[in-house]
Amino acid sequence: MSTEYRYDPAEIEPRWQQVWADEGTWEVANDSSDPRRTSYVLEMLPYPSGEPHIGHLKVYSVGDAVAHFHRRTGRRVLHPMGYDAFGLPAENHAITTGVHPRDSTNASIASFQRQFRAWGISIDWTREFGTHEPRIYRWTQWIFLELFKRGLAYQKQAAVNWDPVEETVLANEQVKDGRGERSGALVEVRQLTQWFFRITDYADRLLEDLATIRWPEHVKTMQRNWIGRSEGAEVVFSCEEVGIDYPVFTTRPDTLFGATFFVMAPEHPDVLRLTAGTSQEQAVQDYVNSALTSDKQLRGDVDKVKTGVALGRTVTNPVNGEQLPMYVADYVLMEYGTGAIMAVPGHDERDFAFAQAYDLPVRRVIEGGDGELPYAGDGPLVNSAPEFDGLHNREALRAIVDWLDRGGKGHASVNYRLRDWLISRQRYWGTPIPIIHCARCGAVPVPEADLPVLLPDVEDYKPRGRSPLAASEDWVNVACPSCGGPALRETDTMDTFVDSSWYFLRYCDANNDEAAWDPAAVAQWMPVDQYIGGVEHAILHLLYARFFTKALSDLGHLPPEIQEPFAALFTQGMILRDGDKMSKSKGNVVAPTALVERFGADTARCYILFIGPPDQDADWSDTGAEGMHRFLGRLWRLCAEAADELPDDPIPDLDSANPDDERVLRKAHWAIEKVTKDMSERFNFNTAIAAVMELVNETTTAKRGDAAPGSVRFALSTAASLLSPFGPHVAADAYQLLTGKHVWEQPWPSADPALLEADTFELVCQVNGKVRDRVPAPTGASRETLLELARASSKLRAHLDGHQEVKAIVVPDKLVNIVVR
RNA sequence: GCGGAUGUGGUGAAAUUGGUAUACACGCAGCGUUCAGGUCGCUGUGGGGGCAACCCCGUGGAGGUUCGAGUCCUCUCAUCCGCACCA
Repeated sequence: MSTEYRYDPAEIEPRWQQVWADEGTWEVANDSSDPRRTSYVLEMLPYPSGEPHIGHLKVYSVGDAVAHFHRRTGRRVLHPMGYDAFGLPAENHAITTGVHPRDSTNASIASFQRQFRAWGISIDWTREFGTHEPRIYRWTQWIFLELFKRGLAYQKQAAVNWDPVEETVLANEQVKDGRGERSGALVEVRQLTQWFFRITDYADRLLEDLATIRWPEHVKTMQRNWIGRSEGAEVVFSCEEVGIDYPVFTTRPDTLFGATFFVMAPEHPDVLRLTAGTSQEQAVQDYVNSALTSDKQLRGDVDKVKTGVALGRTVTNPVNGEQLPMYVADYVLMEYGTGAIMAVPGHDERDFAFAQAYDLPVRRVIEGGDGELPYAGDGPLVNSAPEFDGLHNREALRAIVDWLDRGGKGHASVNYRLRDWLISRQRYWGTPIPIIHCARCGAVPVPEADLPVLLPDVEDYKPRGRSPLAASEDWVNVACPSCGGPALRETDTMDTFVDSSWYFLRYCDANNDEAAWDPAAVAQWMPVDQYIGGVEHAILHLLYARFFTKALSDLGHLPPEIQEPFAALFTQGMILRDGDKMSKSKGNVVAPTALVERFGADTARCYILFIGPPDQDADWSDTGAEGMHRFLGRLWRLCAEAADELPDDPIPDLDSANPDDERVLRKAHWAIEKVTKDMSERFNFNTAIAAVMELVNETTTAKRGDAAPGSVRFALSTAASLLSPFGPHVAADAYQLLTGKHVWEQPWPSADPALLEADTFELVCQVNGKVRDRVPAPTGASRETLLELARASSKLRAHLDGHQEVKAIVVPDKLVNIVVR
């Protein structure tokens, strides 16, 4: 092969990037008169820290392939980009270096921008923003105030998770195994007044609407588990000695007659009150103190021996009037249900373990379990009340709840694991909460005209148990907007997940100075047709964004039919190196800049998509990337050569085609069909790229034989066209060389059904399910014909002779299986 | 403990509806091009047996359903990921 055709991505890629920048190819207007269907393709916005890593290259390679495919299949595509620019790493960096977080963040954003352009990602840059820009966080503040006015944002004192390293509170969702998600430090419980969003109001809708969205099942399951809906009953147990009613939540009201004691959480506010002045006071006090100061993770250990202390009081079981002794025990959690439980040791393992440890009675009220207790399964009721004994427990459950309801002793109830979203952060680099605290008027919203509340510049970013903003006295001290009296600004900033809960709405109308968005613009694009990102956001971001969408829709800021932000979700797997996560400490990082420099962006993008199904983790291999580089080089070279050396003849039609033409043309149409299916029905870019490789392999100078120039040019330009969503530069270049046209302006190729169906196929001939021969057979032949063909095979006869034929299975256009004895 | 995912050549993987197991690559081997290396091109490449035609075995393991199972069912092992004293 001539060496004058050298594939040079360093020359090709910048040249096409310039074309796209000059003509604003990927910009899209909010033009509702455009008749084309719209498609909103979005990857999760990056957190700009340092340089983009290989995970970014993967997510944008996937998203860009989808965006390109949607465009070329006739859709008007919104594919924007922005930056989740507030957050702790920039602030921690500021603490050690003194560089303002704004400066380090902007420097990182500039690096991301450069990379995204160098990767050739098809972004509408006119809609770009960072969440740290006042023109954007102004609207984050506006949304906060809208939620505040409707009671969906509120302040309360609560036991919150305090991260002693980050020196800020964290949302429940940011605590994993009792440790701060980011710092890894054991979180402490603190009683603090904090701002919350009332996400629990939306628990049911967040649960129900999962049925309306095309998300991976495991992500839906994770959200369901997180919301943790339990159906049961609330039942009131009364402590007559002190005259206080204690409601408890139970999922098993059918076991009420089996309750033999009653347990409260150490945090329960009444525990100390109930024992004050009694002989148990000291013991209870000691127990509560040790429970509250013990390691949260140790306390949560399922295998931990059950401990507790008697309160010396009793409550009345409302179903039978029995007096149940009260205990305090740390296996009961204040944050779930009412912080108190009825204990049924006969039918609950934990209650059983406690009863064993403290020698409490165990009563069976449900038959089953081979006579062993505890028994958590179903069965008929016993030892309960005459009207319930003998009933199956599932029916008894309903009957008992009805009976409690009629008697005013309880009612059906639903409990959630989900807690309200704590959004206060005692840190600097975030959106200031637009509230002014006035001694006379309370928490007063900053008037809309005064937005944004700008983040003041401070000298010292270090958190000292309060927000760094508190030190900025000129900023903090203001007049109350309501009464004009002296007042103080709220100094906490918002969790950065607030910013990412609405950014996708802003892209629809990114340059609107009058409003966060025009609902008409949002109606045109939302919901996001395809959202793409890491599974690590399965709960946090994806739950919060769903909550925001529903709340904003309820408030009238979104069209009522928009209830979900992301109609379809794709979660991509990680890129590993030698089976390990890439990390600086392991020294196994593959930097996208180095890849692009060495191979070009197309090779890096195509290889990342070729390495395996994109939802799975994949191991990076340098030699694999080299292989992709070879393939792109071969494709480009064949195209350049054909463009120069082969006349631009028309494609031969099937009648005039020689066998080589037919083979090449069929392969091209097969590849069209294969890539189209892989792109539209699933995200199997790896097999799509493999199909393009097969097509190119069939069209090499050595393989194409006597195929006419028209066939070769068609096959090669088709290969370039099919590859363009993955390797847009090399595809654009090769396609232009062959056709003189811009590939992105061409409609996606469609396969000719006549060329997909061959008139002969390879008939698989089996005896007893084992393949013994393959013979050519005419497509559409009758069962009889196929059977005859198979029987005629000499290889088959060797296995048939001397045996008795029992049965023959014929699968038309596929195989024959003869069963012999 | 509960829930979910995965398991196929030396490696990444393919097999879309129960119908040819290993497509496409990487690696390796051989050949050609080249002074050489690299590049590029071609050929071969699951394991075992056989000169060969061919035969046997083979999708983590064990059973089962079926003419036919990587695919369906039962049990089981391993790895990974969620959640977890949630009443």
